[in-house]
Amino acid sequence: MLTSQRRALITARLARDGQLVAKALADELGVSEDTIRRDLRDMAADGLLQRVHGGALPLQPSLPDFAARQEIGDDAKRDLGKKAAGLIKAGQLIFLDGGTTNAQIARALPRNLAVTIATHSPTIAADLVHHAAEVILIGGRLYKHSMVATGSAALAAIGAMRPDIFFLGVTALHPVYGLSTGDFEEAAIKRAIAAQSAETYVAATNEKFGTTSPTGSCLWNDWPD
Amino acid sequence: MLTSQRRALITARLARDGQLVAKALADELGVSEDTIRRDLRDMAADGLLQRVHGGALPLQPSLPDFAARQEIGDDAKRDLGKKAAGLIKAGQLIFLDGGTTNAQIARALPRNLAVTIATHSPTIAADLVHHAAEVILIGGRLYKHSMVATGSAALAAIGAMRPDIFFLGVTALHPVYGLSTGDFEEAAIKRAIAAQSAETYVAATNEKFGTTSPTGSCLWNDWPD
DNA sequence: CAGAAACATGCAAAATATCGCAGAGTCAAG
DNA sequence: CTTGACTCTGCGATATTTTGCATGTTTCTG
Repeated sequence: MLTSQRRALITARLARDGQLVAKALADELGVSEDTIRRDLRDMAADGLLQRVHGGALPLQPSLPDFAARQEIGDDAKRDLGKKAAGLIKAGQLIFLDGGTTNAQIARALPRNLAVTIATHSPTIAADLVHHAAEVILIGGRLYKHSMVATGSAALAAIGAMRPDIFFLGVTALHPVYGLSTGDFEEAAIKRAIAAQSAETYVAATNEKFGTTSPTGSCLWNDWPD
Repeated sequence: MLTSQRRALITARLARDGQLVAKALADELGVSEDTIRRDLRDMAADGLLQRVHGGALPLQPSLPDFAARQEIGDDAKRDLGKKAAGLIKAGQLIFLDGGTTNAQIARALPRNLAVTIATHSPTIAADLVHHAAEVILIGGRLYKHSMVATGSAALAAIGAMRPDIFFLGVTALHPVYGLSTGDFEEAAIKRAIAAQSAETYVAATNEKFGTTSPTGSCLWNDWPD
């Protein structure tokens, strides 16, 4: 990403969100905080924004529902996404399962990280438009409840790859009943991906713990972390 | 490659990508960075682009990305989408190409219509969440500029189906040069789908008429309507 | 007040830009 | 066909910009 584009993005973000956090943008763009701070300092000197501790504000504070936007993003999930994205290293082949939690991983991925992301979720693929990452879309019959491709076509495509890491999404996670998901066929897909992958991580927020999925299809009964 | 051709390509790339990195283009064309830089310097002096450190930007930052283009609800396109959706009958297998125009077709589709929609565009698949239609997602390597799956995996999946109607998206449409699209591989995919389909319709708004895609890959030189 | 986070500053490495120059190619007049 | 003017291109030397890191300082928070 070019320097001038980054500054244009800062302006756009300020107009859209009414605020900007330096560290968050640094992580998102995959540059150091110093670089963002320098941008903000220079732009403030040019009178393009108002510099504040931790980030920047637009010159004339945008009135729109700042609070509403703030609530949209689930902080816990976003933090989890950021942490999970930290496990990903350049050059790896990553498989991202569907679900909102994994969507946060995709969004938290540094934009310039050179990795290959495979996914059978069209929504996650769409979230990766702005990233440098190569995206491999797995096709198949779309199971709309979870927005993931299923069926034999998906299984065949999965069988042809060996991901380094698989980020598994679950609907429920129980100390006794293990991981479970609502749909039988979806569970089969998840098992297939895990079988191909060197490592499998489960990204789930606390609310999922101790629950079971009513029509649950058991995935595993034990897992490392 | 001739100098004027190179400069025309620079203009085209700026219009398509909204940015241009000098070193990347130098590597791609097999010329030194000096040559590209000289081009950019001269073109900036002629007011054809905005020179920035590392490359160049269009004068008026064109719609930066697909997402932004998506947002712009063009009334003409919406009407076109509605009209095209009217051609679809229950029970058919429809293939939807990528692009904003075809996204409008997806949205205009009656929610309860029992059809099967095949597409290689994750964004179009995502638009069909709330429809009753069965969705077949074609997988492959994601070509992010148009947000469509490409590559051999996509071609293989396409070869296994016989759509009743294919709604083709084009970037340019010219009475002499025919239909064209920006990317060579994308064009190959479009040809493959059309070959499998009983009927192919081109959905395009007036602005596409009489234009050619600068790095155009010709699709056909004649078409019915 | 103490620890953590954010900040400014200086510095070095890398990337990028500019300049001058020479070789290769083009083109038109002789 | 040859010659000379001209343009384009790549290379080397030098300058500028950008970036990340280390260091010390300031600001925030409990």
